[in-house]
Amino acid sequence: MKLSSKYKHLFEEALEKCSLRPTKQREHIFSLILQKKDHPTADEIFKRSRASMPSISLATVYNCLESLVESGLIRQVNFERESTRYCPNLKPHAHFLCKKSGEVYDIELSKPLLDQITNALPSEFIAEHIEINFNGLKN
Amino acid sequence: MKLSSKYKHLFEEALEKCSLRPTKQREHIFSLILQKKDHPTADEIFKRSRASMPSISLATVYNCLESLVESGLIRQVNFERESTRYCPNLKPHAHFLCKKSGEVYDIELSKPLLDQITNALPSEFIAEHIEINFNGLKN
DNA sequence: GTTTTATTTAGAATTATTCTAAATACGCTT
DNA sequence: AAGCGTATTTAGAATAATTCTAAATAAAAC
Repeated sequence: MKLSSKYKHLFEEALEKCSLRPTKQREHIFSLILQKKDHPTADEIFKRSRASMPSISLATVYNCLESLVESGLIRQVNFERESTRYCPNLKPHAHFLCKKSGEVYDIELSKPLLDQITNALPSEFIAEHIEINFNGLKN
Repeated sequence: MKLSSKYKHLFEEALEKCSLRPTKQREHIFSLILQKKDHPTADEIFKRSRASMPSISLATVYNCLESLVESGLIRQVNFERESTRYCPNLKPHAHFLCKKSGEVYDIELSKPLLDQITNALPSEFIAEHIEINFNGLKN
């Protein structure tokens, strides 16, 4: 579970910008999320982490995920009342949750479409963040 | 807390379609949500309900809200990890959560724009539901 | 009206997440 | 490299929102 030097730099700089320290645990969790490009919950990440870092605690997993989100290295995905999931894809995109399999898929959105969506907001609204979530069935 | 005859019909038919019974509690909660067109949480609805129906329980509020959502009379709105909110506006629209005031606003979306968003899905995805949530600041 | 079935109710249980306070690690200064 | 201040980790307790359970009640069908 080590970051390639490319991601190592990204990792250190992103944390630096938020005055957060590049700890073993944060790196470990970041590398786990990058490795398997799915949308794990905190608890899944906790379980995966323990394989290679048995001493890590669940609270640390939550703390690290929070730091990684804050520094922009990963993003959160929320579906209804389910556990928060985490996503390493930083390109703007939407998510699709398949009701049958429970799996989450990234849905690419073109820049012009995203701009159109943001422009649907009346001018008194300043958006910091958009979340677009579909759910249904995938064949 | 009574429904106008127009809504009373809507209410009864919508529940009927799902083989759900039009109970006092369901009607009461539906009327409360229609009355004050905001985006209350289950707990807020519970508090409001007790003013005119002191015997209602929180579990019933949850049950009724579930039935009303199921029958399509109201919809759910989820922002990050916050409590689920409920919305009486059934026209397709997005939501905006103001970070400062905590208030939620309906954002109208044109039909063509919504179609474009749905069309962004590759054909193997069959969407049942889209949720579009902004957050940021409102002046 | 009686029976069947759905709903309500209060309280307990569950789940995801956050908090707390002590122990440890980081990174800077010397 | 030793010491120091601050950030982070840790385990476990605490919290918040929601769901579950089982008995009591209400609605609909007969």
